[in-house]
Amino acid sequence: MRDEGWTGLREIQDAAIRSILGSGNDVIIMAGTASGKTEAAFLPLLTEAAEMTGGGLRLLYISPLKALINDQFRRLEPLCERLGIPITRWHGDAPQGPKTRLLKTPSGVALITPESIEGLLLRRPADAAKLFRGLHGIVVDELHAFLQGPRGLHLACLLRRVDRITSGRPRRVGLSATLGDADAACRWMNAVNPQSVDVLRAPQSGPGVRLQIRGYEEPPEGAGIDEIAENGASDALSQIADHIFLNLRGSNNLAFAASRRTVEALADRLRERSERDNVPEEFFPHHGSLSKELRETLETRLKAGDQPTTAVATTTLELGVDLGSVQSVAQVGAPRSLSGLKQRLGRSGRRGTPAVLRIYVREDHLDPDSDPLDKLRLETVRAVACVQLLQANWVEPSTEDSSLATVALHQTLSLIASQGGVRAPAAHKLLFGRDSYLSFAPTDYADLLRGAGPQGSDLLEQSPDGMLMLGKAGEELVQARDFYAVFKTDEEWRLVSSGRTLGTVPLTNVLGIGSLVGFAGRRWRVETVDDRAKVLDVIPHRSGKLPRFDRPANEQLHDRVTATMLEVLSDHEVPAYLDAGGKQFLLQGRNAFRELGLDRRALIPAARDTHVITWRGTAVNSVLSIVLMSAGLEVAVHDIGVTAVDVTPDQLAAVIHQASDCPPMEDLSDFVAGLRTAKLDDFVDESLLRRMWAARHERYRDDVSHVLEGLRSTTAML
DNA sequence: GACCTGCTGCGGTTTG
Repeated sequence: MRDEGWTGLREIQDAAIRSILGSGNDVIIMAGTASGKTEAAFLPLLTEAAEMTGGGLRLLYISPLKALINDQFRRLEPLCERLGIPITRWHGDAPQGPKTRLLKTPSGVALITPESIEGLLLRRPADAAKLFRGLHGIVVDELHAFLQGPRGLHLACLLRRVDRITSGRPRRVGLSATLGDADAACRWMNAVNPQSVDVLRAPQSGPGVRLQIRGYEEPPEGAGIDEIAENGASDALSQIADHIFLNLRGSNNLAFAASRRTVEALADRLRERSERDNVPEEFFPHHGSLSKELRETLETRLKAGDQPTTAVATTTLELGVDLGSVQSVAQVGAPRSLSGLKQRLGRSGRRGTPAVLRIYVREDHLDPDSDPLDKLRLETVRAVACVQLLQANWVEPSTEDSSLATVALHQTLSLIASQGGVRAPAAHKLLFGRDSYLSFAPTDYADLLRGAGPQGSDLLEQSPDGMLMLGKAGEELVQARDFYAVFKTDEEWRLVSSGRTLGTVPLTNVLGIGSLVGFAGRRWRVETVDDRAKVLDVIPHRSGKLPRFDRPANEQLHDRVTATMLEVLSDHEVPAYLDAGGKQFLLQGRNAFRELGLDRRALIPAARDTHVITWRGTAVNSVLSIVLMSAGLEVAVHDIGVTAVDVTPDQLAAVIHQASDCPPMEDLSDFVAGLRTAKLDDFVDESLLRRMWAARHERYRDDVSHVLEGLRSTTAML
């Protein structure tokens, strides 16, 4: 290691070496960027591997990104070479020659993606068996990326299938910068005995975070280009761009925004500004629609560190290759989750100096008839709430994923294809046995298989002796190149009104008949939902123009974030980290909170609608919206509650007083539409999907009952 | 109205 200029082992590396060499336990190593956690895992694992006799692949390193595999390959290759251990990259773009050689004589280390493991198990089971037989350890990088979403369920299944090939269960080592929910991570690593997992945390490095929240107000609505030019005013994003230009230019930084559109708009304003001042360009956009070449050029430039560079990015830069030393992180728009915020902060790895975080908040211009939700200055309030939760070191726990049925079906198809056939009880035991991370009741599994059989979506057939086989549709599905990944790529829903196609929208959340969606500057009421054809039949809604509060749906808010927002509004202290604009927004929000009487009222009239303010997170609000829809109302969900359309508070109070507690989720699930959101859900029995939705949401039933009870007690006084 | 992630095997030809 001295060759790399290291003087000694860092604390986390010392701990990892002792933990890995000292016991056979699974290990999680939590440490920030550039902390040397890859080496911390590999040094002891390679030491053990070097001592093993006979051939065979010893270590499998799994990454969610191809780019990360290439990066780690460059770092590990010299180390492996010195130890005389071969190392092979294995992903779709990796060179074929070394892969072929590895299959011929398996040895050393392989760096691979989950999808490529799937490819091996599915298409070349004999090669896979030969490759994995002597496996000694499995390293999962960016572990937190696998703790939510279908890909984590998928990888958990793949590792069980690999374990079945090997003689002993290979030891697992997980690497992660931030793990909000360490318990969930331990369960994922080792479902049989999660408490046996050694969790190693690097000591909190550096002197903490220096942060600021800056507030910017949009010009009055309807202020056209002329007026803006006349008053010398500009929109909030331009002012934010100016501040970023003046303060971030000359160093390396990361600026995050929630949408590709905002990223492009901000990068464009920064480019304009650089041209105007006749200075070299150093602000560049980075998001999923940009070519790999453009993105890589930017990443390389950041890492090289010889030209000042600021990347303006979506979540693309949250994961992945080491970006080198970064002076500050800018966040345009208040954060929505602490896990995201921490992830972004963690990307600014700079030893010895405090991390710098600037949160830029935009609020609308207010006039007397502004919507009450706008008057509350919720962006600013959410930014303050997130900073408080950051200081309290809280992170969202992971939630149950809605793609379990899809993953179960996917893995069943893969098992059948790789083995030529499988019996249902054996498949169930392999995928959902007592020691599996995934659980699926045998009766539900039977329904899943039946729904995919000849009477259902026709993917599966059963031979007379009970063996499950692929049907024709199943063969086609498994043959497709698209099969390897279990996650769905963006799908557009067609919005149709009276037979006329209005356009397409990407839609990820479930909704119900009576949901209101905004499109092309108007509001539309959902009449029917065709899950399979992906068509939403809508009619123009009476309320016509889009109200200001109808913001695009976004990452879900957790209960604790909205509860903290309520605390921030009820409080009197003004945090010093707010700039003048931010302070003003916070005071305005608190004034509105008092004037609206939100400390004792929850139903707030807004034009012809009524806002129900619950101060609960997205999950509770969506269930509440379904309860109200099932009572015949038209409802939209917003960040701190729901909005019932075209009813007065009195009318709404009457409905709420008639409603008893929250109905059983089983009953409510009848009113949920658009349930088929995961990749293979089109092939899953609908009543099973409803039951699974109900089971997943059962935990919110008491919360919704509680909200309804609260509403009844506050409206009784009207 | 958000965002992100990955991908075969074979037969033919060309190249070192």
